[in-house]
Amino acid sequence: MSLRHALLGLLAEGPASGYDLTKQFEGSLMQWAWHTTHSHVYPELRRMTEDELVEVVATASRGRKTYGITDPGRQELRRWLLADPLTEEAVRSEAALRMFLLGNLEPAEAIKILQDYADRTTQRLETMQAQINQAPAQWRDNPFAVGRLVAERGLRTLPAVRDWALWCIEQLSQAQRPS
Amino acid sequence: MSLRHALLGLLAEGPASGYDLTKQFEGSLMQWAWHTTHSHVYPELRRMTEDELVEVVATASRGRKTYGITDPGRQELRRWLLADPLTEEAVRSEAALRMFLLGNLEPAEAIKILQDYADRTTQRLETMQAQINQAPAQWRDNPFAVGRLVAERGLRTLPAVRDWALWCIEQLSQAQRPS
DNA sequence: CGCGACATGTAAATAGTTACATGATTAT
DNA sequence: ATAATCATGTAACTATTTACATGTCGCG
Repeated sequence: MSLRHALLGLLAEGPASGYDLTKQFEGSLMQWAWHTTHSHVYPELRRMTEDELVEVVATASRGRKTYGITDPGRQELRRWLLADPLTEEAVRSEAALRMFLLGNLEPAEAIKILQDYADRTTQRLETMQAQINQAPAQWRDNPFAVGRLVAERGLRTLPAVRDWALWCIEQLSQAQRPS
Repeated sequence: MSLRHALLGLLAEGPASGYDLTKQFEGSLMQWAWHTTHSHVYPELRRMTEDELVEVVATASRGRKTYGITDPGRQELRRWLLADPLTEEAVRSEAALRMFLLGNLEPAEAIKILQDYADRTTQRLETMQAQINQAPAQWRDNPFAVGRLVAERGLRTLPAVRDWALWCIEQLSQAQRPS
C-alpha cells in the first residue's frame, strides 16, 4: 500500500488537493519512483481521511478540496520510512522482461529493439539533465528537497543502462546463434 | 498482462510445469524483470490453455502437468516482443519512493538507510557476479540464452546505484538542513 | 514412518487500470 | 462562445497478494 505513503510524503511538504497530487505524480515521481492515476488517488484520499491520516483543510471553487497531513499521518509516514530494511524490491519492469526474452527473436530484430532502447535512454538522460539545470538553485543545491536525490540517481544509472544496451548489440552482432 | 508473456517466453525454451515456471521466477526473473507467485501462475496457465496459447503436453505423478507453447502462442510472443517501442516503464519501486521522501527524516536517519541500501547493493552485485562465474560457459558465452543479457545489466547498473547512495550520504553529511 | 521437496489449486481481499461521467473557471 | 485546464468522482474490470487447503513422492 505504498500509494498511501507516497501521498503522505507529498502532503508532509504542505497541503494539496487530489488534483495537485496527481500532477506531482505525473511530473517527477512517476518517472522514478511510483506511478498512479487520479482514479486511484481520489478514493485513497477518502480512505485516508477515514483513517485520520489526512484531513480536508480547505474547500474552494470547482469542488476543490485541499488536504493536509495530520499528526497520526506524520507518524505513519515516519514509521514507514524507518521500517524494515527495504526487502528487495519486487521488480516488475516490462522493459527488462522483454530484454529477458529477446533471444526469441532474430539477431537483427533484437538489435533494433536494443538500439531504440539505447536511443530513448540517451534522450531521457538529456531531458533529465536539462530539467535539473533549469531547476531553481534552491532545489538543486538542497539534498533534502523532494526528489532531488532520486533525480541524481537517474543521472547516474541511465548511462549504465545505455552502455549495457550497446554492449548487448555488440554481443549479438558477433555471436552466431547456436541452434 | 505481462505475466502471460513471461510465461510464453519461458515456455518457448521448452515445456515446463507451473511448478517449474514458478521456480524460474524465483530464480533470476524475479530479481530483474518480473515477480510473481504460484497462486497467479496456475490460474493464468489455465486461462492461456483456454485461449490456446499453451497446451498440456504431458501429465505425470503428483498431478504434474507439463505445458508446451502452441503456434498461436509463439505468434503472440513474437507480436508482443516486437510491439510498440517500450513506452516508458511505469516504474513502481518502493525503494525509490522511500528515497524520494527521505527528506522527511533527520539527516542521521536518512544516512543510515542509505548506508544499508549501499551495503545491500554491494552484496547483491557480489552474488550476481558469483552466479555468473559459476554458470556453465554454454550459458555465459551465449547472448541468446534466457536471462544472459539481463544478468549483465545488473553488473553494470548496480555499481552506479551503490555510488549514487554513497554520493547521497556525502551530500547529506555536508548539508545543513534548511528550515 | 516422518520430513522435505514436489505439485497444484482456490478464496478473499487489496491494488491498480481504463472507461465513463460531470461540471466549473479562465483565457482568448 | 469555446477551448483548455481545473477538479472530482464512480464503475467495471484486471492484476496481484496472502492465506488457506490438499495431497504425493523419495529419501533416510
